[in-house]
Amino acid sequence: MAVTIDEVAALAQVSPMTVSRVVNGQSKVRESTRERVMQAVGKLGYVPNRAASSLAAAQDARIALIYTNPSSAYLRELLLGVLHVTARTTFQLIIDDWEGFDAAAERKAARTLGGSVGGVILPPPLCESKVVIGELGRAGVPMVAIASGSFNPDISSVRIDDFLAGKEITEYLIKAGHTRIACVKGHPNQMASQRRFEGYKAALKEAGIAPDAQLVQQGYFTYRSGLDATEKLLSLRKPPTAIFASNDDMAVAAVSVAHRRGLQVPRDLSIVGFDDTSAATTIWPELTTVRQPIGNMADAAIDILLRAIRRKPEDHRVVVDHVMAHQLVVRDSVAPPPVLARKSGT
Amino acid sequence: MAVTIDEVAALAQVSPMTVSRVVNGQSKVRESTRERVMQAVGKLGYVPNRAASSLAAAQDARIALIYTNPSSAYLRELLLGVLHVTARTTFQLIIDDWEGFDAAAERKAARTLGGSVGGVILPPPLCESKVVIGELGRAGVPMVAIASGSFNPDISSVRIDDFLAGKEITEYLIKAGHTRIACVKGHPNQMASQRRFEGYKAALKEAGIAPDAQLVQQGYFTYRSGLDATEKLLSLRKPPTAIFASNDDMAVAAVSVAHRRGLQVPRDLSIVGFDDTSAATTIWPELTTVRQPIGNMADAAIDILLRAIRRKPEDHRVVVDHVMAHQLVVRDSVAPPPVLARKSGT
DNA sequence: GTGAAAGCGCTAACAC
DNA sequence: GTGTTAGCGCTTTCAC
Repeated sequence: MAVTIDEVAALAQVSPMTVSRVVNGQSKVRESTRERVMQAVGKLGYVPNRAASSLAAAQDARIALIYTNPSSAYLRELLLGVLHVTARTTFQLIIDDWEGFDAAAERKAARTLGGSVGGVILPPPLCESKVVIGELGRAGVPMVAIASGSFNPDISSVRIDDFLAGKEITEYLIKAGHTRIACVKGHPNQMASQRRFEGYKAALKEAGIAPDAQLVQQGYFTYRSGLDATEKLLSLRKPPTAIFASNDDMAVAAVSVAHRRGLQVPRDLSIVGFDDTSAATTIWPELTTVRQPIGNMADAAIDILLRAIRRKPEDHRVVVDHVMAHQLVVRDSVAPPPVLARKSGT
Repeated sequence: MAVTIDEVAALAQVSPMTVSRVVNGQSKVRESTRERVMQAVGKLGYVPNRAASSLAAAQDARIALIYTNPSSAYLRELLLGVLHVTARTTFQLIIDDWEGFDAAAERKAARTLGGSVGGVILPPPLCESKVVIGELGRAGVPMVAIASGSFNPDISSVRIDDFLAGKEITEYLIKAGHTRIACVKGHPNQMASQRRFEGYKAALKEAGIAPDAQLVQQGYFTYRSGLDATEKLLSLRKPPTAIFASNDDMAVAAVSVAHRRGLQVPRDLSIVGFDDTSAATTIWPELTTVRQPIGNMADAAIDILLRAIRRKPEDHRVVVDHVMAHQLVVRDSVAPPPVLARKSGT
């Protein structure tokens, strides 16, 4: 049926073992041999059988990705990133929805899971659940928190620097001339919200802009909460000229409210988001936002897990904190504030 | 390391084969034996090694999913559906982006792919590419078109009845009292657009509503195109009281335009979408739309492929057309038209 | 740097 | 109903 390693070996006139070495990028192969093998691989269209290789190598880990909010745009991107990784590697990915679980249910689920998987990926807010981390930790299962906002010594993490990112995007607004900059905070149960908000405050402080409590609204990462927060903000006697929403969904909501009130974005109001999910480019104007390298983060998370699984159980506990570079994505939702624009004749 | 089938067999005092039969739910096992085995499984926490079973059963197919528009919300849902299936089964999923390929590039890529995979899933618009279908067909690779809009005898398909769905959602609008119903068509390169539009026309005709060419606008499934189409529609001397957008992204755009013009949805204008992607519930009001059972469709598609792969190469050509049930999802974007509402005192 | 032997954990096919 | 035999496609280990 499919092309096997033996066929490739026969064509290249080497042993299957050599083909295996070439395919897996091992070093101890003569260059000429390697080329001959690669040629055979190309000609035959050989693709290694993952079931066989993982069985032979005993590297068939089961990795679980547990989530609680399948509708969040961010999680979608993450799942996609993980999907890309699974397509390249050998392990079984188990994905599970723990939405609405209370502490008891979480404990039970974690206990069950602990017995059947080699590693677990935890996106927020699960990566901040004491119950889950405690239970899985007791079972000796390697875990990695993804996009956790901050480092917790009990669990490895792959994340960006949410503080810095929040600070940078606020600074971008300041550089555009804004001083009345509002912030719609993210869900209080997630450290990332907190860190982004701290970044916002730090940028203001460094620029010598006095903080204004009225300009800070609590949001919950949902479109709905963004709607409410923006309404309050724009109803202020002295409304902001720019809004920093802690994620794209809320930023999209802010744009919608602005439009409904006859405000043009960015001419009358600048808006920035966070995450660079599909929502950011679905609307008009497209959103200036912060991009998390989700594909790379998924990659790194799985790498950490695989490494831990291959290690002896005794030292599963090696905890790493992998902070990846984020990126400010400048699009069309920011302009100088109206007053300045007028002054400079625009 | 992990518990194996032999350990379970030893504990239950049967052969590994019997354990296998019990675990895989085969019938020919005495009830008492089954119970004994299940008990051993439970006590040991046995979880079958997928790599081993797929290798032994020769069920380790490679299945490719090719796409051209990774940013479309619909594709995201599909990928997610496929991910759920892969989590349960054992085969290697290859996902590949052919965005921007011309006919020559498509031909080349299809030829390469044909040699290395057991089956291919083709979402629109690739499932309508003569080049791809021809090339893959020549290679004898089973294919399945997903959400293709209509049946093509050259390729198996899993889809909903787009005509019927389009008709039903239009009828829903008619039942609410609307007679000036606009349609924003989908991308002309996809049969599904055509079928949905035909459904719209059929509903109008059955209700005795004369078609009005002004109320039909060409769209391209993008938010941007929805914006333009809606602007034209609402600039009409006699604008529609309801808009049927051929997908959710365009419906969301329609809502946005309505709001910008000071129209309330659904009080002043009813809007419906299609697909029930996350966009439908991200905005306010939440969109009434048609839900495709994407998870089930992914399931069915992979099932068809797996079945075909297991068959002898000679009869790969069995082509099936699997039409699944769609669902009208009623939310908050439809109300009676303004005039009627006024008449009935609302 | 390369090859030979052995076996990963499971199930198809058959025997009983 | 249940057990036996053989082998899926690959990699490990060790020899050369």
